Amino acid sequence: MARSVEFDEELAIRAAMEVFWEKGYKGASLRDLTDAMKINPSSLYNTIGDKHALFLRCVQRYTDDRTTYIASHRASGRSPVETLKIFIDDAVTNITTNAHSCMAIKAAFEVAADDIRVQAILKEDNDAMYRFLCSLLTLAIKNGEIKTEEDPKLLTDYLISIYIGWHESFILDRDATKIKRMARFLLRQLTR
Amino acid sequence: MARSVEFDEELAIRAAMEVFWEKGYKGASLRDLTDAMKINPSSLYNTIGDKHALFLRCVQRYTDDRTTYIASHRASGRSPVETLKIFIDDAVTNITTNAHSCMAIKAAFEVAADDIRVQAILKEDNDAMYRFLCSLLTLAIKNGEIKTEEDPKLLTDYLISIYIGWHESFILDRDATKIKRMARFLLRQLTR
DNA sequence: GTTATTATGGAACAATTGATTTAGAATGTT
DNA sequence: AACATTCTAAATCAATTGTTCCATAATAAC
Repeated sequence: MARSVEFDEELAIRAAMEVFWEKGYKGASLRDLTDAMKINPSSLYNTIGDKHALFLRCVQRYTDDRTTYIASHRASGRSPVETLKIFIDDAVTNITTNAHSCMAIKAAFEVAADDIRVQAILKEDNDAMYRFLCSLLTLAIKNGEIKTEEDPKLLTDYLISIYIGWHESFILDRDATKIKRMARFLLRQLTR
Repeated sequence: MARSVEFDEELAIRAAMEVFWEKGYKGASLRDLTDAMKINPSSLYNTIGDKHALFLRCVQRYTDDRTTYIASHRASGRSPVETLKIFIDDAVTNITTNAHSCMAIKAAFEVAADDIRVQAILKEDNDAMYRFLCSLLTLAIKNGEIKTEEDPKLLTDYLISIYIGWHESFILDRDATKIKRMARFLLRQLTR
């Protein structure tokens, strides 16, 4: 009965996500976004909505990718500590090789404090990460891979904090070796 | 020989700092800033410079305040662990009562990655904080207040990371009790 | 093929952005 | 008091912001 949408929404969101990721919410102009998405502003407003709605979709897409990543680790069949090891290795690689820092952290500090919708998406993402790491640690302690009397919940809080701290450290120092050293130490301390 | 400046530059910078602190670099418009500073744009450009120069001054002022704070702790005459205790208490209070999160962290994630001058200011601030905490921990270990075989340098890295992590946690969860609990646990673990 | 419906492209919108200009007011020096 | 200097205020700059409009192109149903 009518004309159908031409562009691939999935691809367009991904492209917009990259722009927001690099430039932040306020730093990304609608022209930046529509250029990267290769669509017209009218198409954007017709299908997705305004800039804020687009941002929500992009943040959601970013966290969805992390959910997928976590799920793939859950299903890997590896031991908890091995999973943790790979997980930390990946984190180090992300931090030290990605051009821009973690989008979730950037969005948290730029907009989440004044935007409950962004906050909600990031909180859910954070909670999922928390549950994942906590289950890993709990299992590892139970099967003896990790010997500690600490509460796995508190260890998880540490892990997440440390992950964020590494990001800031790399922004300020640009010292990949330092991040790697901290990661090695963290792992040694956990599995000692 | 000529007319003298009317406004108090120190006060004006402080006012601008509050605006940048709350809204971020891109989120703060020149009108926001000059309104808060109670000066004309022409006065701003005549004395301080453009928006970016003003931001640098504000970030510097923010970190100068922290330097002063550190110096007051150095001169307090208290024992390392007592100082650390007060320090952590202050951090918790700041995180859980301030309307907006730490300006240095916000600036790090918003602009430091693309702005070496901001990066340099924040790095120096971070290094000063590192030296302070590391000296506290080193002393505390030496005089037996803290019993651990960990390297104080690595403990310091942890402390700084955790501080940043608490900030993000509070943005996402708005749970002051959680921050307090983590702080209590951290202190217990250090002094155990 | 006609028609109804919707997507697209380009131009344009008012509002806001960071920044400047110009005229005049205020100062210290002589 | 006169002067040179420099600060301040108001208006305004061009550029960019997010957003919308309108004409046209494309589709699906009949």
